[in-house]
Amino acid sequence: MDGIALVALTEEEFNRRAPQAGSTLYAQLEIWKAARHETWRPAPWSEQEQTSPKPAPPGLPSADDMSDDEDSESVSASAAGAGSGVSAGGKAKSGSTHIHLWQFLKELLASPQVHGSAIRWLDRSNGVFKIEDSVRVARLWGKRKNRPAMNYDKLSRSIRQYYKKGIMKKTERSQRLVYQFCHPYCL
DNA sequence: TAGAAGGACACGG
DNA sequence: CCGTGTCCTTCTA
Repeated sequence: MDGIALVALTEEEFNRRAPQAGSTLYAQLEIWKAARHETWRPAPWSEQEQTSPKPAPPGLPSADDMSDDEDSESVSASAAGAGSGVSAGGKAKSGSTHIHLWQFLKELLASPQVHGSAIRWLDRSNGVFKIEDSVRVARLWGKRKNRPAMNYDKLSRSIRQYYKKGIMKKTERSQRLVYQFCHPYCL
């Protein structure tokens, strides 16, 4: 299967081909789709280029916190590629059902020019990252989940649950605000 | 003092 | 039922 066909697969089709990992793989594909037009060189399989102007460079010298509203992440790539319309209903649900915290963190990590001052990779190949601004990351997470009372204490508790689940692991010599993804999740 | 670790329970899709 | 969200205690840099 080539990239065009892969990108056209629905979550249900992923689950059919890989019942134990379909949702995870599909969620990862969504992250790549969302991060496709970044500082990365456009991959040879990316066809459509958005000529939309960039919103604005990260405004550093702002005294108070700015009202950052960058939600428009509807990856509705309605690809008319491989004829595999197994999805019956046709509900154009943008994105996955409910984003998981680890997916959200990777989403932020995929846009360093937007969130690099809040969260960034320390060792990308090993999945090590650092939260530079815990308040801001927690606020963004709360906004995404519609949880106004979210804070870093609660967010970090959820991250710690990932240790038992094998999604993240403790770094060798632990530093504050530094976490590490486990193997498939850091890709 | 902020964060790390993790138990306990609530909640909601 | 699972993935948190919430709250709390204890420990540590």
